[in-house]
Amino acid sequence: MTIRVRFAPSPTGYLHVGATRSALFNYLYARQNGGKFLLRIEDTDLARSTDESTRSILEGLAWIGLEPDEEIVFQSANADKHRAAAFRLLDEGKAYRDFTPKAAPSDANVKDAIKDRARASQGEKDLRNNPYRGLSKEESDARAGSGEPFAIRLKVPETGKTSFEDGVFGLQERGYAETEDLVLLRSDGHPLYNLAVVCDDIEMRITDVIRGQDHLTNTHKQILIYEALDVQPPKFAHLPLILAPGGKKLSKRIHGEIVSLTTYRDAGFIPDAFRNFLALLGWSAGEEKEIYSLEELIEKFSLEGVHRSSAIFNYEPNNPKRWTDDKLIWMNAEYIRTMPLEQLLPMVKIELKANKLWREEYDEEGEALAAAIPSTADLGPDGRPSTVAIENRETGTRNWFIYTVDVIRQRFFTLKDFSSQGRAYFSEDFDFDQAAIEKNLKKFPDLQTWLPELADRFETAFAETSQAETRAVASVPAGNGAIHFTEANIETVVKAFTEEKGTKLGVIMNGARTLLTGVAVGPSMLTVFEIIGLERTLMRLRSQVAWNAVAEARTK
RNA sequence: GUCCGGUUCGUCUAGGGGUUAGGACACCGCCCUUUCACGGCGGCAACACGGGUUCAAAUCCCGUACCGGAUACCA
Repeated sequence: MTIRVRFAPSPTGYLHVGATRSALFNYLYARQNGGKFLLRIEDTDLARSTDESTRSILEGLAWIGLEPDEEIVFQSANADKHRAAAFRLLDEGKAYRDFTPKAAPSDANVKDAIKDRARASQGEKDLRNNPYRGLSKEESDARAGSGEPFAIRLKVPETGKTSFEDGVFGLQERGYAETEDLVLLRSDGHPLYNLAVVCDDIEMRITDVIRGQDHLTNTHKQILIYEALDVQPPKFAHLPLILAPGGKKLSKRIHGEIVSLTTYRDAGFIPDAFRNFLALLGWSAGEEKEIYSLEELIEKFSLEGVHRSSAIFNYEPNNPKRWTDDKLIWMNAEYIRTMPLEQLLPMVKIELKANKLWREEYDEEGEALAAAIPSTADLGPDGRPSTVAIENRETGTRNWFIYTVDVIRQRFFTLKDFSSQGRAYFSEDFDFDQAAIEKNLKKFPDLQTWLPELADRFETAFAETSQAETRAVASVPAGNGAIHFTEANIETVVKAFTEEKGTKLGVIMNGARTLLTGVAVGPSMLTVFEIIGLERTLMRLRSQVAWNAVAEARTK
């Protein structure tokens, strides 16, 4: 039998990270077993369901790469079938009409109200004491015929128990005495969750139900419905919950945006990285490995490897550096610096475009950024990817762009960094980081005259070739007489200059770094000079903007 | 209240009768270095508690504590 699993969110908000993990595990399970991964939108609560939420869920799933294999099922479209099932059980005597007037909704917190009521009714706990449970068929029909509203409840047997083998939690048993005669159909004719789920799972021919642990008790109720309906229940597996740092279930209501998948997309996370992180929250392959591709996850996933204890998703709302889980941030950085460039570049393009930093030249010559980039996959001596070797990288071209991204990605954490920290590579309009100014400029006042002097030196040294000529011959290796603005040549000039001034190389380099990039961190300065290019280097070394900031700070 | 489940470094986790209890993130130190990262090396840091079984318990059993979930004419 083909494995068929489903992800069944209710569209009452954005896609929750916990729900996303359920979707992921379902997906992995399906893929591993050559089965189908289906999506059902549980929109039976019309009051709370919104189309916008449905869109958001679909978007989120698409972003993280979990698209359903068949058409999406909307539960509300099946309401008639659910109703029919309820009436069938009524006819068969497996359910009964409950004429008890619907209780007015309490104004208190629903959960608290439920708890209070449960506590209060502790003494005479008999879930089979509904006065209408034993009503004769004639009387029941008569009252219904006269228009009296009723709900339909399942007639749970007096004695016995439900039991099932959970794929994660093992054997689960629950005496009927613990399960009430659950309502299948509301007095307004609306089918209820448990009935709807069972009917739809049957109709969708679901073989394995993998969902959150919060459904563990529902499973017993649903098994009762399966039995009443004379259908063999599917296999069940429940996943541990994802908790917030306080130890409470991670919820939309109290934890806010941190639980929404879109938050991570918008914050510059790589879908593969997020998926990788999520997979390791509550599941382990039992080996010392952290980075898993989708293929590896599909191959290694198993329900046995899923934990029974909940995991905490760490975050600190007021700490910008740790606003979300440390490991997630690390993993994203790891993906950014090691993933194939042809996959990363299109994402960087989107990020730059959104910030008006993108130039069409980067895409020129009809070569898509996603085209294979030779040598990128080569691994360096330490087994990590080496930087890409691209010749002909004149400023502003596609090759320049690829090379630049490859160089700067080495110390970025999210895609956002390309437009913030990396802004100076793509635009003249960038800010100077105060700490960088303090550390690299303010302490060395001489730099205010030295750096423009260095610009003059560059201009002289590299004057032999005009900008146009430099472009034309940029591919010619240095050392053949032509002096190009390349790392080796720049190094010679800067070293001579440094010696002449009797200072340390670092002072010059870091001063230049601040002026050229606005920040105190980045790739080797020789690389930075070359990437920024001669023209922009001269301009920025001579600019007084940052120095004005230094002066301003002094007068304060 | 009742039912169900859980508890290994701060966090994610490996281990499941004999281990110096392993890895990863975070943190700290050293090396590399023009900065910051990366990388390398090292450090800090855990079996909730109490009984039992056993030559031997983090591991098996029982209890306690604590935490979580569920308990609805919500999903």
